[in-house]
Amino acid sequence: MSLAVIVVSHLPLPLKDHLILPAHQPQQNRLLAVLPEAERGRLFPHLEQVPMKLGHVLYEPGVALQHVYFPADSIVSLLYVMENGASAEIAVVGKEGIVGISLFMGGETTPSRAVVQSAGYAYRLPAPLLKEEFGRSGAVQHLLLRYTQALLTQMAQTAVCNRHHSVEQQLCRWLLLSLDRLSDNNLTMTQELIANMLGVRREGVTEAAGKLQTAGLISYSRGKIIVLDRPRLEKKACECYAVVKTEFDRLLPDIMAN
Amino acid sequence: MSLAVIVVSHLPLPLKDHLILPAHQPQQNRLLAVLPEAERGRLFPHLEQVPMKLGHVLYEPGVALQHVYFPADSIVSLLYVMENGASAEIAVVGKEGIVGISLFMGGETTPSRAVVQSAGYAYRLPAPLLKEEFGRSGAVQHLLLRYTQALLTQMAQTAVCNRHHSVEQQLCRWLLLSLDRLSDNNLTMTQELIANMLGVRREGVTEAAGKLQTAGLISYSRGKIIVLDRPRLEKKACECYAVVKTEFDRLLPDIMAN
DNA sequence: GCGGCAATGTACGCAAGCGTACGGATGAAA
DNA sequence: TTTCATCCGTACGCTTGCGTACATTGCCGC
Repeated sequence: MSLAVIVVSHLPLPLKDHLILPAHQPQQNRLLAVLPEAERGRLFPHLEQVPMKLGHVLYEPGVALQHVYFPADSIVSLLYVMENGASAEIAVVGKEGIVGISLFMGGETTPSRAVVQSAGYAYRLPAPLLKEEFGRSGAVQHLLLRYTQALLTQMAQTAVCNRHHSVEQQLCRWLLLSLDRLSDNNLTMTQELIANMLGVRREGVTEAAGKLQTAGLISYSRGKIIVLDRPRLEKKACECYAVVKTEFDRLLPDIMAN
Repeated sequence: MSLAVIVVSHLPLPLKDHLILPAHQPQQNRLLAVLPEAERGRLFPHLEQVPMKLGHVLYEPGVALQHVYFPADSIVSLLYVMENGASAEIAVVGKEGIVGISLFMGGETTPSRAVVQSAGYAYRLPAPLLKEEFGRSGAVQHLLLRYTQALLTQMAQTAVCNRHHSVEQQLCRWLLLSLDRLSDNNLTMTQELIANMLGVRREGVTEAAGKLQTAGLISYSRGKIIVLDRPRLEKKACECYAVVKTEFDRLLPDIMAN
């Protein structure tokens, strides 16, 4: 049984590091970017920019969230960690989404964990403010519900993929999903971490990634992955990637455009 | 590659069969049962009782729904069918839930299919009426969102289970989930169909079910399964069943009670 | 520039599950 | 009672991925 080694470090983030924050640009998050004027006016003043460090845990199973997070250039994995320590990624959230849907869905918590998979920044909003805005039954509610359905599709497809597809196919899918949520073609991600996300052995990832590298689709070295030939990567991936992508595009056209 | 053999028969249901409908009791569906007076008054007059025959397809991927379904004593599987015909169950809906969440989530359709897994009856409501009621931001919206979160947990756990657990463990989980949605201990379900749901070979189910029967946990013959020792079945199941059950109980205490 | 550690490469036996094939059993229909 | 389709049992070779162990390689800090 492969025991997942996961970096657990809790919020609050150490503000004492004298980090140079980038300009305050909540619109980097696409969900925030498409909000109408009125909603922006109400929410943006309360958004707080926070650094998202690799491995940081945004929330643990069963613990109520104090904030929701809108990733800007970071990526967050929702993953379930089993009793024996093995793990599996349920879904991934980037600049197209929001972390903490259980707040407006009404459950307050989930059985899963949210971990920063790719470092960067996010904007966070105190939970009560989001709930209040959601309660207005306006643009925010409409958008968040559609986003939730898209997320739901991603989870469903993850289940299918886990059942039927090879490690190599899943790796392709995973790379593409991550790529869509970043600005360039470079991922910072060791094979060990990818293995934890996919719920497979590290060696399995090594082998699959080796094949992709030999084929000239990607290049990687010590945690830096560069996608060289995205079209061919898409061909290698199983249908799951396309299904999820198509559904996101359909449900959230304004957000996925660009 | 195992090609799933699925009975495809489209609605509208053949009303010409001179079926003797049971008494009109929408409260059999727990979601309907816990609605406040006002909501009942608005919705119940429009509920239509419909027979749910084994294998009937309530909706196909990408096709907009005309109704939502509230199962009474029937069970519906949400499953994804791959391009090559293989399939995998995403979630299961019984008297605790509703089929057609994409209507109020805003997407209108999903990439999955809804199939009757256990015959019986359901109550259906025209889509516009549900949407209108959801828009009131009252008890119905609150309940449906919490139910959706529970469903989401089920999907997530299905993904985990598909990744990490054996066919035998998954069979136990599946039997228990089905059992919770029925009134007695008898399932009418061939191993072939179970295999399609779990996304495994029929032979795999035969072997796993054989072990369970030898151990005295269940008894089955030609599509009739009787659960003899539920406590031990729960012990054999992976943690996934308990996680989902606990989460449903937490999110929907009134509904899951009893 | 060099030790040390993290990241990656490789190898080997093993178990689970797949694809395939076919035989036996059981219930329903004729 | 016989027929027949459906459902279930079993078997065999094969592939994938797991568990384990250990070797190598490149980066970072000293």
